[in-house]
Amino acid sequence: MAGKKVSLPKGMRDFGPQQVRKRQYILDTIREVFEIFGYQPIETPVMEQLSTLNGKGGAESDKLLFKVLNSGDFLKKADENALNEKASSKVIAQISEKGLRYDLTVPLARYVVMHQNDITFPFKRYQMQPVWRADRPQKGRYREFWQCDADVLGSESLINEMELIQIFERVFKTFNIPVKVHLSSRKLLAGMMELIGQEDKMIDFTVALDKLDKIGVEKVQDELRARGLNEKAVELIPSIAALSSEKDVMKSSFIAALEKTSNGAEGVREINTIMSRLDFACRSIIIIDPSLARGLDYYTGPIFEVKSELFKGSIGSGGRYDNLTGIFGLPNVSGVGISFGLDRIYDLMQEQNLFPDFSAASTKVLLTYFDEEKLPPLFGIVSMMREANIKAELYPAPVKLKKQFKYANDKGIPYVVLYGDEEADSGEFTIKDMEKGEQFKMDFEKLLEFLKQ
RNA sequence: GUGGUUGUAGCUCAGUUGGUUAGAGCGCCGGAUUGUGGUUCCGGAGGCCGCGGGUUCAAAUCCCGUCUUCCACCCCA
Repeated sequence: MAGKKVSLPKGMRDFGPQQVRKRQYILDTIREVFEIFGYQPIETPVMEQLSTLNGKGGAESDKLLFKVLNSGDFLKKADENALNEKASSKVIAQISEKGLRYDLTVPLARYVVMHQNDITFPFKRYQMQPVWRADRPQKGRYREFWQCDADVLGSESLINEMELIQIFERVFKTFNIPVKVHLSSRKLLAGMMELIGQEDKMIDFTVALDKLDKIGVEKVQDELRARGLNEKAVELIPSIAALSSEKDVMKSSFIAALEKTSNGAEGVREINTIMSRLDFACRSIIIIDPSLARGLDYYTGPIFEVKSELFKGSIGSGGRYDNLTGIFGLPNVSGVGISFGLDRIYDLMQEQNLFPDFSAASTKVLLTYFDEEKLPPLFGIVSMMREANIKAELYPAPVKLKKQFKYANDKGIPYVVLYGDEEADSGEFTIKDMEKGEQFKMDFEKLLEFLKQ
């Protein structure tokens, strides 16, 4: 038995049959909703040029990138000095020119730029594929995980934002997952920067502000000071924190103050427009949350994040980006998109027991194999069952019935049909209901009829 | 990337201050049942104690390294 030691790379996982069924259920549900809203599927390769992946994001996202070595004798082409100095980043540039995608948005931008002449705008596409990040794994953070994205490119209309929120609402309602969609706008943040007069510190402000619900007002203030933000910024934090108990955030004095800035006014208009267009079901799951600060640095307008009280961490997110294709040479294409985190939704549903019963998805009937004489009729029988769209399988060897029954039992097959000497003589099949433990005899016509139900 | 944590049978885990032959439950295989699973009873197989080094008369146990797991950061979806 002593098999060779096999293992998986850090953060990579296998999925067994039951897990795949559940994952496919999530994917199917999301896909169906995307399709209903008029999005069309695309797929892109797992690898992109590093130059594409580095198009956005700086040194930080570079750390998360899985790089792929060049083919051939790649070290020959590397600079000797760089090698001797062990200057990793210099060497990498010379021995690796492609990497695994770490999200689906950058590949989308690349796709749109490359196929701009074939695309009719607005371009509504969805994409459900794995992405990879060289992060240190922990709960809800995997090195290989799936994103389910829907994006609209080439339309500035806020109707798109509205529809994407409707998609969130519909998908999570189908899953019976109670969620809140946190809504804000990057422009609100820009407005705050105007208020404090430190427009250049937006990233630092954002990173610290994002931790508000986690570490509290004072620690955020400490971090702001450490990051070089002024006292005006520090004083903003308590009023932002107070918004969470506000019954109508948009009517708060904080928003009124923001509205006096040019960016802030624009952000307020965006949010009010989106809210005014949403029906009650969608409005009721929205939390206007100006402390919502996370998001990639390419977001420029409305931003969303989906959270559930049943799960730590977000299970969906999205936002508008005005110039994502600009870095690849196609300016003035505004886009907005959302993303579902398949793996986190899976974890949540698994923990909360929200998956439906998939037992009907497996084989419905197992035909036992007694001896070779019965094989020709058995082939015919199993074929006719399959013709009738009954999920049927024939046990592939004439082993002990005990073993064949155990196979059916372990696999959750609800019916076992026996065709041995007795049945061949009488012309009636024996069928056993595995759940009830009862068995009956019936002719083939009745058997088919019975199994079709 | 930083700090911590975990690893013993297929799985979940015991294993005393270092001390003979490393255990349990579940699962697996066989039999009771040569045409019947799931329940019951009886029997059996299965271990480089993550890997490498060190300390010791002696290491699953102590030390170092490494890989892996999970957690908290950093950051991020």
